Amino acid sequence: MCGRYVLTSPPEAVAALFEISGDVPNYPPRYNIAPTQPVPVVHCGVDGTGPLKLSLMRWGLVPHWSKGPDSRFSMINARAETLASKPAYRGAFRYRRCLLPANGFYEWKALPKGPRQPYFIAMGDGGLIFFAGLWEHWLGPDGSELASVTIVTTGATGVVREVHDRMPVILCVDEGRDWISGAGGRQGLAELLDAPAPIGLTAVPVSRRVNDPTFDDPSCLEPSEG
DNA sequence: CCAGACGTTGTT
DNA sequence: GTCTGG
DNA sequence: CCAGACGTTGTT
DNA sequence: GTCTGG
Repeated sequence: MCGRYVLTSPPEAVAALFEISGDVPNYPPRYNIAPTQPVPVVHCGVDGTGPLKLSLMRWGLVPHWSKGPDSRFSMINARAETLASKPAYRGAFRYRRCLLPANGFYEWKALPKGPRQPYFIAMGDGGLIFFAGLWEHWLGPDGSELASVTIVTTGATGVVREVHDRMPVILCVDEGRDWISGAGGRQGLAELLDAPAPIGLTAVPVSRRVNDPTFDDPSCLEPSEG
């Protein structure tokens, strides 16, 4: 699964990769992004058309039919295997696919005994990766608005498998464009959800400081004994 | 038909 | 809104 | 994901 | 144990 991640590349770097021209949100380097927080998302319009944008959205998808924006119905992950059949995701899967830029993510490995050991999983060169996501636009009765997002997960492969059995669907820039546009049709989307994780992912055990979401600094990446 | 859920993960 | 369960 | 709360009333 | 907040 994916319940914490890292984004240290600046917004301008993400915008350049997707040739996004308009305003971009200004966020600092993040070492411990947690659910409920605003996160940068690459997306187009609510109806699936229009130019690409980079916007902040709340991590934890609030369905448009939800009575309130509280976290009771706030999904941080969506299973790739069942996206199309789940009522809560059907509309978003059809019209509101998106990408969450990241430089890596954390998974916790269950040990024979004792607390779970966090691992940092990233490209060896620290480069940007993109999680497949879905987003929603929620309108409150009082006119309040909220854009929210969920990360699509799949079965873990490669080095991640040693740590955990689920992981985010990771796309490169070109795959990401196709995911958002739906260029390949239903079949194309299914293939993207099944795409192998990129070559070059590494998994390193890190400090348990990351456990506390109020620690959001490079110390979260300090290697530890596995 | 209406009522009630609508989600994932890990752990026991 | 849409699906499932009764 | 993990951490931390988990409650009400009346009074200041 | 289970829910909420980050």
